[in-house]
Amino acid sequence: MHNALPSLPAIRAFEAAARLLSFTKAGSELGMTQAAVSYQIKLLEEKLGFPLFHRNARRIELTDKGKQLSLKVIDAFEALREAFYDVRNENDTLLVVSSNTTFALNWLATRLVHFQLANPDIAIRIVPYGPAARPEFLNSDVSISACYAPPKGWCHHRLVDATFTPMLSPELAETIGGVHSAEDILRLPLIDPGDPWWKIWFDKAGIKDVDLSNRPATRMGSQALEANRAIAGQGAGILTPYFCKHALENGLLVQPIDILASIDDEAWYLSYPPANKKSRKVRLFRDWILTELQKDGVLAEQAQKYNA
Amino acid sequence: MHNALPSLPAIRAFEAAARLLSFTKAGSELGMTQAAVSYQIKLLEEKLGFPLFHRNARRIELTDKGKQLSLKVIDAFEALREAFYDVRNENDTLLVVSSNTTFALNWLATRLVHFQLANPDIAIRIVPYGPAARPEFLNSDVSISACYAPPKGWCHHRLVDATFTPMLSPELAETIGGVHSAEDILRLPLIDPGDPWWKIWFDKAGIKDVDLSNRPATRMGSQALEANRAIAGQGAGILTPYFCKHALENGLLVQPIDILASIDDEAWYLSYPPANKKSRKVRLFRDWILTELQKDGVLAEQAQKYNA
DNA sequence: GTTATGCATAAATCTTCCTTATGCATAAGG
DNA sequence: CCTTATGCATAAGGAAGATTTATGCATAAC
Repeated sequence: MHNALPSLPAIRAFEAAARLLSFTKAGSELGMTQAAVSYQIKLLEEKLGFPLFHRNARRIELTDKGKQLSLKVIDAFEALREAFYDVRNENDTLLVVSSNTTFALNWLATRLVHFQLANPDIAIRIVPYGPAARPEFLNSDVSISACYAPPKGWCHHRLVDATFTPMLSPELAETIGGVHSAEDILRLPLIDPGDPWWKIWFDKAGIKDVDLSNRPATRMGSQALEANRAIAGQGAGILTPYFCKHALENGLLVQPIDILASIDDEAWYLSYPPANKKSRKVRLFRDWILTELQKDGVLAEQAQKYNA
Repeated sequence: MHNALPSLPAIRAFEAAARLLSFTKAGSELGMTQAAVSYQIKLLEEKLGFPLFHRNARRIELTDKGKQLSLKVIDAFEALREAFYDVRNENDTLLVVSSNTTFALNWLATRLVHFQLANPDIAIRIVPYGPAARPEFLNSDVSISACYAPPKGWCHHRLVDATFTPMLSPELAETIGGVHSAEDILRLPLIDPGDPWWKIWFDKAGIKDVDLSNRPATRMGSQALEANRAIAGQGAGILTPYFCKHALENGLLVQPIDILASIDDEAWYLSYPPANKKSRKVRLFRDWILTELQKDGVLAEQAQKYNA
């Protein structure tokens, strides 16, 4: 079919020179010297096998073929510029954050407004996702994922360590005369007995090999739901205290036992593809979220360990 | 207005990869390795600040923004390819030869058909031009110019040395009982007394400071016209024997005196801009014309001295 | 005539792009 | 289920090519 294009730097130089009808101006537009433009155009002419410009004393003009070529080439470059302009612009003003549901509901929902006030030029779209989804397929600019490490090669910040402990409504605790030990928990319904966190927590609390009916794990993606059911008194949930802060402070939930469990490397992560490292909106969002968490004193120690 | 474009090799790699949905295939289309494509696209993504492809295990797919961008970029490149394809193709099959009138009428007219038979794929357009025109403004692929050196920097071949001597019709010579000496010429009308060649020839013939009425010089551009007037018996012309060969052989003209004059560097030149050096049609035409002149034994000694 | 402008050219440098070599993950095939 | 093949990522080294600097030249402007 069509042959390969000649050298692209040469085409670019030609485009600018044809448009401006001056090698000097073309050079300055392209951020290079007049000599470089002259050289590139000479190369292109030799490649094509015919001259593109007439060299007059103090001005150049296009040859017939140069004119013919320039019309289309200038159009094509205009289209390219427009394409990149569009995609860059749209990109600068819209930040798409994919976030696992728990974090979106318990954290972003209440604080995002502060980021938006501080950065009125950036519009935000939150894409919540459950535990099954994978960040790399969400077409988002940054992603907040739960528990597991972010995709290979992505820049990531560990945000909040995934600690967990049973939580329940004070009313439910009262039904058994208060919860005073880990054993007491077992006398109550568990909201998601299949959640592996239960086993780990009971283990740490000294109750080995606790027998829990083996329902499918739903994990942190649904922690928000779990919390609501706990508040409603449907049972004890295994939850992360930081994300129940509000309910704890208002007496909707209590944390009966002072034992926190965790799993190495399980945490909430903020992550983004390396390509987004230099993106303004991404940097702003990243820095904002890290600062907020630091203020709360919950920022994971390894937060700063990311590919920068 | 619009910002500068990102690196063009990167855009090219993206275009091919987006079209073929494969870095490997893109690399092979562009004549480079898969690694190079991967690298270029990574650069582009970092420059833009967002990813263009999702990297799946064994296939890639475009992100939303990648898709959006690729549609326009592919179009723009298609336009570029078409532009170059058109201008190259048109160019390969049409050879525009600008030639000064003398050479066009006396030489090309009769022999060009041989070139065309030998190269049926090349169409020829002859643009004759008078002494006032300058080859560099004729939009021709090659130029045949008379007398003066070709434009600076152009590749050139000296074809035929500009030798000259008086010529006239046998009938006109008879009117004064035959022309036997240079002085006899002065007894006849001169077709273009202003032509400086006359002075030079008379000088060489031993007649210094000949007095010729000072009419404007018309020079070789009109040698064809001059020859015709000489054949018609209107006077003696100062002409180049090689270009009157036919008339001499048929007795339409005679060269009465055996003195040939010339001026250093005055000759017919074939020339073309350096850009055309590698053009097939230009090389074919150049080689053909040099061969033909060599067969005739009139090829100037310095013919091979050109910028190659 | 003098100056200033704009393009051409050559040499040297330096950037950038590309290749080679390798690793890694996954899909395919036995 | 294990092996093989495919496709992309990455790092280091190298080669090609682009760019700058310095200069020349021609002509238009003053």
